[in-house]
Amino acid sequence: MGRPREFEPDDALEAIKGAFWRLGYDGASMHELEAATGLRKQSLYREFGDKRAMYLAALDHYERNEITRATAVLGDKGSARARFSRLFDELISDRDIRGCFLCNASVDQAPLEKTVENVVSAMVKRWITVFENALAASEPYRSAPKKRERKAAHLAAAYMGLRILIKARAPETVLRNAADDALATI
Amino acid sequence: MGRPREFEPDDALEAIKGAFWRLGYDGASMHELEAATGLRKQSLYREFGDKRAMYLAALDHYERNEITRATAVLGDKGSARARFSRLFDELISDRDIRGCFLCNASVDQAPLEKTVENVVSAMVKRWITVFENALAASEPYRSAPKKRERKAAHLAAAYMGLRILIKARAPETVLRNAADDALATI
DNA sequence: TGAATTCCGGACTAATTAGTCCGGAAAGGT
DNA sequence: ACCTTTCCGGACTAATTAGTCCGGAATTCA
Repeated sequence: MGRPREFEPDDALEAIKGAFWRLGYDGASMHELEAATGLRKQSLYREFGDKRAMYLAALDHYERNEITRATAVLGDKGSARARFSRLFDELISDRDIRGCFLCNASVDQAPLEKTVENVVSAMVKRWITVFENALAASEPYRSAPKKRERKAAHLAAAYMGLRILIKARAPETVLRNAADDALATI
Repeated sequence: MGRPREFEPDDALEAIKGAFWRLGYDGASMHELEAATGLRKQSLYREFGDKRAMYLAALDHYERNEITRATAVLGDKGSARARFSRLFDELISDRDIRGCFLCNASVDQAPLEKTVENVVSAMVKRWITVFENALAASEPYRSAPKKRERKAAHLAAAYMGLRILIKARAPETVLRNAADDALATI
């Protein structure tokens, strides 16, 4: 009963995520979040709690989104190298200046908030697992767990580094070189 | 003439850099900077201008410091792989939770301040040049500029990624694996 | 001694911020 | 009709922030 909500919570969360992703926690004021969502702050507070809860919800939304996307790309047919190539190529052609929201959070809020620190740490571990699973679909990584772990860690570092380089506006040739040379080792 | 300054500007800058590095631009309030330096804000303002100037000075100080450190480590004798091994090993054994100040700045302030964005972008380019020069001291990279550029970009991405992983508290085995597998490709 | 500068401590401004509260209107269900 | 909830707009609080200013003491040089 009562008047029904007039917005889709997931749309709002998507918009909130966008604002935090682009501007960081402090950079995205409540005023900005209102503008991004098109909602009044009371609606936001009623829906999500306080600003910190919005940030954590945004982080969670990001992870779910990003992991399903990456899993899809990495799960296609083809050699391990071909599949990771698709992931890295997408990264470079998108050139998303917002960077990796997860990395941003580790810089932005993790040092100031224990909760965020733990969430970020757990997300990174899961992210590496996604890479391991993707490698495990092809030989020689399927039957060589040591090799698989090593390569997954290496690719994770390269991936994060690439996103930082993109954010720092490194020249495109640098991005291509970094991706190609890392991919060639798969 | 007049009463002489009672602090060493470089010591103050070092302390300021530490605060920004650890806490970010917004996280490090002027109050915090006073505590970190042991100076009153008037002394800080007189010496550096405003807070933004302090941040830029800190970034500059970081780059000079970091580049000379890295150049020293990478400039020692030995194969290219041995020299980069020292750099990466140092990284992992230090496990500096503050991460890479340059990367932090690209997340923290670059999206909000054009000046910082440009500074960060220029610094990253110089950083990659340092890696290229280090490679150029050994074969086959001395006589193969293409290979050199590729590997330098790759190592820069791996280096930045490693620092992110450290900041995100990835397990030590992940760090070791990422470093080892990247280094093995040199 | 006098001029110039720094240091200290605190008062002060002006702006921004997260978060709360209120009152009235609108939109449901019963 | 009645109750409940949401929406809107704006007022409001309380805290924090960067940055300025003042007054008095200290320290140098000329």
